[in-house]
Amino acid sequence: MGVTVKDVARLAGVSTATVSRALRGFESVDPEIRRQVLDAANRLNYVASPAAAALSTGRAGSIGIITPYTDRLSFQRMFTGIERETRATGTDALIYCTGDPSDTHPVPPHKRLARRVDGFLVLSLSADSPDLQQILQLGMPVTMFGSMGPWTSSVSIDDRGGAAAATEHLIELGHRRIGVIYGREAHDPAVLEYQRHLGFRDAMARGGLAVDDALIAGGDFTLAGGARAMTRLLDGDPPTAVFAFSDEMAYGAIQTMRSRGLEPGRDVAVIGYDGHEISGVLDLSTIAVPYERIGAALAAKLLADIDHPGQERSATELPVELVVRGSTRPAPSV
Amino acid sequence: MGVTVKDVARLAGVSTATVSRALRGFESVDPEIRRQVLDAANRLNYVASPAAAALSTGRAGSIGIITPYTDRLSFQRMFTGIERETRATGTDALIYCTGDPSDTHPVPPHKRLARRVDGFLVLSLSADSPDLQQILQLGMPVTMFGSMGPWTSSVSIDDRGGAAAATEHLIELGHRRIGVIYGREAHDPAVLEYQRHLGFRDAMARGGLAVDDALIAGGDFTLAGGARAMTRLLDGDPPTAVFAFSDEMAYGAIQTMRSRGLEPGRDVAVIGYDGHEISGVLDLSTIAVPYERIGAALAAKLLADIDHPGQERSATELPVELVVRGSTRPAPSV
DNA sequence: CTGAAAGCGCTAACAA
DNA sequence: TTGTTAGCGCTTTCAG
Repeated sequence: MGVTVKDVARLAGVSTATVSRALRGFESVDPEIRRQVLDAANRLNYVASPAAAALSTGRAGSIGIITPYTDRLSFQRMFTGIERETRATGTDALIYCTGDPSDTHPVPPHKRLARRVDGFLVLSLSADSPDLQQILQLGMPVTMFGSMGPWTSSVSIDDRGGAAAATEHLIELGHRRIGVIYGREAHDPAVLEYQRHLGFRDAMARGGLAVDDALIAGGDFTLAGGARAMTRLLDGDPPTAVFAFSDEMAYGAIQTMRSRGLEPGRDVAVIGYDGHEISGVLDLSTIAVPYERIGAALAAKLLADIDHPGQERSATELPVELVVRGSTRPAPSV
Repeated sequence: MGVTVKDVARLAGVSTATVSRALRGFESVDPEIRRQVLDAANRLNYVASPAAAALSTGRAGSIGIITPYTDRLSFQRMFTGIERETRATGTDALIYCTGDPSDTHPVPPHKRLARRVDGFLVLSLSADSPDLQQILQLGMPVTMFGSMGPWTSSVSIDDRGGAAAATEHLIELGHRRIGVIYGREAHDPAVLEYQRHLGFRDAMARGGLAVDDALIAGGDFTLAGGARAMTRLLDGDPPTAVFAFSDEMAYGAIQTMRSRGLEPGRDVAVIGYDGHEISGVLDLSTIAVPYERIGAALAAKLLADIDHPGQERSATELPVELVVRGSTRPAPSV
């Protein structure tokens, strides 16, 4: 079931080795012969078996993406960037979602992907995650987003600076009681989220403001979680401004506000983080993160590392940008 | 570079054939021997090479997803459902985006994926697409979303009914001048979009209303496109209600309205189609489509077709549901 | 129930 | 420049 090199070789009247060489564009093939081979391959509609090629060369021709979630807008945007790069090189991308640990078949990524890919893209995984450790031990090229360290190449953003910029923006507007909706507890300094906490504290300290733990709530990086967190904040002694560590959590916060007749910017200022397109519709201020570019940079770097092993590790930092919209307006003069 | 069956066989003191059988859970293996093999495999941290297995069995252990876009929320939600199914069976999913034809390497999907996957999931591809034809000719299992026909198994929704329900809802609210924001021109009856047009016309006819072509604008299924379409509608003799064929286009429409000081529901009624979570935040009425379930059903069906070839083709239809929110309120009594 | 041996389809040395 | 010949690591008859 399938036409093989042999068939092409026979039709073209050459050996299988020549077919292989011609089809992969080796210089050392007589142009006339190459034409014949290409012709025969086309006529037979031949496509080389990737499995056989992989077995023979030891290269899988694909990369693995390890991510804790596939249903966030930031992942979607990064994937779009990744896909753009991989398609151009004919590489394919296998997505491995580490998701909730309550999985049906919790086969760890390094087991499932080890021999199936030539390298890994690791997105937003905590540096002390056992999965990560296992992957690093594989000794394959790895490029990471959202975690730094000398072990691997990485692409990152100035997350601490971005969080500080968001916070400073609120402070400059006159806010003193500033709430925070974070994602998950992050005790690992290598995780972006941790950097956001630091950036927030940086700015608060610079503004001479105390951080009130009662104004800090977790939103699990989801819309629903953001809504719950905002409920908690409003049920207490509410802040006049809220900084959500992701746009999606900010959407949830806005939903909660609206359900109580409160208007973002008028009653409570809200700023998000991510800069998704939809935030413009909600008139949400945010820190714009170039996820598509991040994805493309990650993929490009990994593919280069795969093609040129023993390369220097490199770290790229992409800029973020404060986008001011209607959801952050001056605090009502008390 | 890598431990192989041979290593395991040696350590366990059996043949490679037995290792293979034991590891794949064949009944015909002595329990004691199986234990030894598993033990040896674990100790060596053995993972079978998928390439070798694929070459040997002729099965790739993966499926291909053909989709014209990866950056729509509906795709993201379907993928989440697909991933859930494939992960449970250890299958992996290769995404092939047919994207814009202006691609760098427009290697057609059937060439790129043919021998790499055991079957295809085809999402929202027009039935007369040449890509589709080629894929069908491969003779592999295919399951489609958004297109019907006796050729393949499919999962679909009552799209005509859903569009009619949305339109009827607007009519019942008293609207007479109803605008439409569609995605792309769809001349193929097998495409969902076409069904939405039909559903819209069904309802208009039942309501005794004429369809005004000046009130129909294309929005390319994107937020920005929706915004442009709404601009066009408002610049003419504006409708009192707008039915956008996707939530994302509705978001764009809302953005245009807000930028002109118009409020959805108060000034112009707006209804979308998809039922994404964020629509709740925007208080957007919509037709809820169970994309996660669709994705899971698609994958489950394809995997079953792969495991049991010569199966009957089947067609599943999942329900959609009208969700009424603040963006659709009675028309201002004229 | 287990082992020996023959491939699966391709690529890579090595000769010619 | 091209052909011959071994494998790559696994599965799978076919004997035993």
